[in-house]
Parts: sequence; C-alpha cells; structure tokens
Amino acid sequence: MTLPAPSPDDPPYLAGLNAPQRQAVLTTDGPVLVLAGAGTGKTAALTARLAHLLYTRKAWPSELLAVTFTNRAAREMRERVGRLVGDAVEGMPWLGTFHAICAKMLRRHAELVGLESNFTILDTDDQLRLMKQLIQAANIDEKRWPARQLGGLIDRWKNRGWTPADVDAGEAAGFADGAGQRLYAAYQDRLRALNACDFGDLLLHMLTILKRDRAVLAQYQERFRYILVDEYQDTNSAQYLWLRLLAQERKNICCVGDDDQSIYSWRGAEVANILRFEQDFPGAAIIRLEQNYRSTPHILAAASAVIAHNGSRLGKTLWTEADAGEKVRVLGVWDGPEEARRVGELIEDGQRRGEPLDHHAILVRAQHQTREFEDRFISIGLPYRIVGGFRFYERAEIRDALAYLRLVNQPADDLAFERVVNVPKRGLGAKAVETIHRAARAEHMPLTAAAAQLLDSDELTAAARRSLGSFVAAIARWRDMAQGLPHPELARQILEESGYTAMLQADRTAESAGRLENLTELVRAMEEYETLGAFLEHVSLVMDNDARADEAKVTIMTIHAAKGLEFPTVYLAGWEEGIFPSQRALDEGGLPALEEERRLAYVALTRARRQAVILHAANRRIYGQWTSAIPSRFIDELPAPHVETESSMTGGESLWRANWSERADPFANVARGTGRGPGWQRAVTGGLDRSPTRIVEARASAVSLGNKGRGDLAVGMRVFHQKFGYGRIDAIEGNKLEIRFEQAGSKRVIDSFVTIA
DNA sequence: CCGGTAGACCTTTTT
DNA sequence: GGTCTACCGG
Repeated sequence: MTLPAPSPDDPPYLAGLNAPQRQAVLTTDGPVLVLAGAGTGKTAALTARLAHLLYTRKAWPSELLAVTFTNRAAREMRERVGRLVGDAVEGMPWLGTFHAICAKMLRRHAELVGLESNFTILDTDDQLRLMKQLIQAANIDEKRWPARQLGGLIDRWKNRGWTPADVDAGEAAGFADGAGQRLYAAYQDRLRALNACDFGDLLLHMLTILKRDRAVLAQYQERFRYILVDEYQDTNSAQYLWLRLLAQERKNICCVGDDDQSIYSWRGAEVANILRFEQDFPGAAIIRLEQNYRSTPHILAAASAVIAHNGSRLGKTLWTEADAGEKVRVLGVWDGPEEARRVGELIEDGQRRGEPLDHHAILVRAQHQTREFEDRFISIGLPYRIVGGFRFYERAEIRDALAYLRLVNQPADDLAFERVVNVPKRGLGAKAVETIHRAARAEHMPLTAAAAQLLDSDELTAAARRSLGSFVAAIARWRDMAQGLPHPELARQILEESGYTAMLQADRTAESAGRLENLTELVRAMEEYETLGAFLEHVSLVMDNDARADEAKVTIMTIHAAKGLEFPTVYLAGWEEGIFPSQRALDEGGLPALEEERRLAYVALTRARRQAVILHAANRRIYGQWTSAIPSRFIDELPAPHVETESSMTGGESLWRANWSERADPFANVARGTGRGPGWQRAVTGGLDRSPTRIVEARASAVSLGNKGRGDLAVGMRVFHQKFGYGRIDAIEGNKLEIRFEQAGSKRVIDSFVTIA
C-alpha cells in the first residue's frame, strides 16, 4: 500500500499529520482498523477523518455515525471536528456514546419492545432496589444471594446481548440454584411495566429491534454511510453485534483502538473484538500509529517494558523524537500519609518553578485512595479536584429532585414514587408504602394511581390519608403545571411546594448548603434543554461532574478515569501488591486479570508527558488495620536504565519528625491499643502544639509566598467550610486559616474555601 | 413513625 | 476507619 505524499494542495485538516495518520484519514471506504498506541495522535486523525468525509461530500453530517465510550471523548470529538468544519458539526446528531445514541434510537422505536417513548432510564440504585424486591418476592434468602450479585449477572448477560430466553442453563445455575434466568425475566417484565429500562437495555433493546425488524435495520444501514468507532478494544459483545448489523451493508466502518489499553473487561469488554477484526471484516486495511507525540523516551521505555510482560498482543513499537528528559522516579515511602505528603511537596516544588497546578495529576487504582490526598491537600491548602467518584446525578438531593420530575414526566415511575413519597417526611413510612404497594399489585396499576384510590378507603390511618392526599394532589397539580410552565420554573416550584427546599434549609449540617447549591445548579442546567424529557435523558446519560475547570488545580483520579488524558507530571500512587495489582481482581480473574492490571499500569505511565513518579508505601491502613505492603511486581518490571529509585525510609529520623502529628505514626494505634491515646486526642480536638506547629509555619510561609490572604477575615470570626461545617477562626497566616470547627475539630484550611457565616 | 445504636461488610474500575 | 442495615425504645 502506498502512502499518500504531502502536497501543497492538501486541505487544511491534513496539516501536521504524519503518513500513517493521513492514511487513516484518506482510506475512507471499506473496513479500516487503526491501531493507535498511546499518545500517537489518534484523536487528531479521527477528527480529520470526519472532516475529510464531510469536506469531500462523501457524507452529510447526519449520515455519519461516530461512537465513543465516554461523554468526555464525545464532547472532545465534537469540539475538534467543529474546529475543522465549523457549524457542520451541529448537524451531527449521531456523534455520541453508545448509550446516548442507542437511547436516541430507542425513543423512536420504543413500541417495538413494549415501551413508550418517554421511558425512564434507571440508574444502578434503582435497579438494585428493584432486584431486591424481586428476590424477596421469590422467597430467596437475600443474605445468600444479594441483589448486587444478581445485578452483576444480569448486566453481564446484557453485555453479551442475551435476552432472558438466551440465557443457557449453565449460566443460570450460578444464582440461587438456577433461579437467575427466572429473575432476569421477571426483572425485564417489571421494567416494562414501569416503562423503564436500564443502561444495558439501551443496547440490548436496539439489538433486538435491529435483529427482528428488517425495515428498521435497512433504514439505519441506509442512513449511516460511514461508521467510526473510538476505543474499539472496549466494546462488549452487544456493542459489537450492534455495530456489525449496522455496518454489514456498506462495510464502511473504521475502528480505532489499542489492545494494550483494554481495561474494561470487568464491564464486559471483549479484547477479542479488536484481535478478530480482520476475520470479521475481510479485506480490512490495518493502519498502525506508532509515533508518540506525548512522552519522553524514558517514559515510553518504562511503559513498553511493563506491557511487554503480557502475552497475546497485536504488538506495536512506540517511538518518539522527543528529548530523553528525566527518568521515571520510583519513590518508596513509609506509609499512606507520607505518600500524600511527599506528593504535596513535589507539587509545591513544581509550583515554585512556575508550573501551573493543572500540570500535575495523581492517578490511583481505586477511588478510596483519593481520600488520603484530599485530607493532605486540604490541610496544606493546595487546590485540587477529584474526578469521578460520585457523579453529580448520584447525589441524594439530585436523585430526589429528579424523582419528583420523573414522577411528573412519567406517571408509571413507581421507583420515583417510592423514593420521594416520604421525602421530606410526610408521615408516610414503610407501613403506608406497603399498603399502597399491595393495592397497586392487586389492581395492576402504578403506585400513584393506587395511592389515589386508597384515599377513598379506610385502609390507611386518617393522618396518613390526609398526608397522602395532599401528596397525590400535588403531583396532579404539577402535571398540570408542566403543560404551561417552562420546566426550570416547574422544577423550582416543585422543590418549593414539596417542602424539599425547606427541609434542606432546616438542616443545619455541614452538607446542606452544598446540597441547596447543587439543586440550584440542577435547575440552571435545565434551561439548556427543550423539554423535561430531553433534560432527564441528559442527566441520566451525559451529565458528569467534570466540573468547571475554572481555576488551575491538581487533579486526583483513578487510572480508568485518566484514560485518554495527559499531564506533564503524573504521580502514580499505591504501587503495592494487593492494591495495584488489585488483590481482588487477581482472586477473581487469575492471569487474564493480572494482564489487565498490567495494561492499567501501561495506561497510567503513558499519561505522563515529561515525568512519571511512582510511589509505594511500606505500610497501609486497610479497614482501619495497619498492614505492611510490598512493592508492586510492576515496579520490578520497569527497566533499570530508565528508572531512578529512592526511598525516604533511609532518610531516618529527620523525615520521620517532619510528620507534624502523631496521627501519622502507623504504630500509634497499635501501641496504644484503642487508638484513642493522647496523641490522637490532641490531633483531633486540640490545637497544633509546640514543635509541630513550628514546622507547619515554616512550610506554610515557604508555600504561601505571594499569597496575601483575602483581608475580610479576622480572628474570632465565624465561618463556614464545605467539608468541615461551621467554626471560629483561631489564627490567620497569609491565606491560611486555623479554624476550630464545631464538628470536625481544629483544622487548617485555605481562606478561599470558607465563607463568612 | 422516627431517631438512635449495634453489627456487618467493605474498596475495583463506569455508561 | 467508614457506611449501610437491622433492630429497639420513645
């Protein structure tokens, strides 16, 4: 195959692309597999390809199907295509995540699978509650067969594209002595009755429709002239089957991926999909992107050496023209708190050299590891943001507000009814809800309707009846209002009239202010959507708390969340056996799981542009128990010439002393038995005493050079802090405050984190 | 019906 | 160490 040579007549979108990238752009027809190593300009090639298809009029924007996995990837692609082709990108309705695109299709054909087009998309929490009910109804011991497990099982089946009828006996035997399949069927029936579906259904239902209805399939095969799939190595079977159906007529499908970055097998991803591409699509063009534009040779060498320990790879050789740069640093520390402290110091060093905070990222294996860093950064006043963890719509107050809106949008939404019937408290507890349930089941009607009927009976106590009456009346009123009122206004009214806002205002805990703020944010976000339905879909599928990246902050996140991102400096924390690789993954998945962990290590290392710092601690606290830990095997796999190893443990006493509180002493708890010794007391309730304070002050003054503080605060003032609640200022030191909190004890915080109470 | 306390279980990773 | 659940007494 000959490579297209650059020429002066090249359209602008080809500028700056290397030969294989150009090939990926210009090989438009027929199946194409682009094997794109980390940092090889995959997205640039991908967006240029879309621009090329539009520019050469091979397809209209509405005839391109471009699928990604994450909302972030979809957003980025939309932005970058927009930069190349301008407004044409506005007309690309089929650019999005698998789930968002399937939801859009399913709304059009919902009746083909027994749903209405305003179906609700349930989140994990709703699913779990539903399954719990089904398990109880089937008289199965919930302790032995937890809903979580059933949820995982059903999810796995759906990822494989199996409807209840497709589950074979061997699979079904795995849960509650073969009841799995029956429960799956019952679950699907319940969902249909609720006019709802879960994440997996979005794909599964569309797959069912495309398989069953030739006219619908033909319509989409006709429409999508070109199909583009990002992160192909992460597709599961259902997604693969869906793609194959859509592509089998025109065969213009371009899949981009990297088998070395396949890290989602636990979610049903099949690396086999990418390994098998040539068989699936005979005559496919295979293009390799191997020139890395991101990292230094040291980092690439380290990452390559680690991933070389895996078998069954397609194989790529990454190379770069970049300067050698600094070696990968491996830092051994004493324990978790020291790990956080060292990273904090390294970041502050960088800050002094003039590096912005958002040039630094901390990558961890599991979400809970972020906490140690969060604690440390709060106390030294280092601005940070944690990506992932609780998504915006997973917060209780958001889910409550959404439940109210769902109830208005979709009367059959029983889960929403259950969620808010007694929030805020209306004296409608378990007893009343059970009564309503019984009536609903008997009459085969949704809970709201059943509740309305009960009002005319004596099934409920007088007090409950009155309370339920006004609740039901309120829902009816809101439904009427929904016709005339703009939906943000409707939401405001509902929150007001339901007493939800009042409930939060009455709540004096530290979180309530933030909760009210989140609700305001929710209502504000609604303004951008045409209909309530459109908004609800957005929230359940797209809304994330990637937050406003206004101020430069250190980013803390999981490796999974970091895929596709890059940072000049990356800190890889907790490289210890058991943590990374994760013991649990190893126990459950054996060698394949270990290889996936190794791919995670590869992803983690290749996020770094200039420098990667790997940390491992000798002691960790797990479930409150101090445990000693040994360095990760991945550290042994790093190539010595590209690595610089140091250990702070040999630093001895001096470093040890720098810990300003005894809380950092791993043996403090053990030695004192209860863990509530004097040192602990002092650290929590008392101020910072003598010598430790000096160290903090010395460090603080070094760090806060140029930080003047805001000037409107004074010692003795009462202030409010998002995390710690209310407290009184004990001392001010530049922009740092020492505050005695009513709940949380004495803490040092940065002044921009508090408001005057 | 509500709010408190004791016990279990827990930490992968996400649309 | 923290969070969620089950049970008990106002």
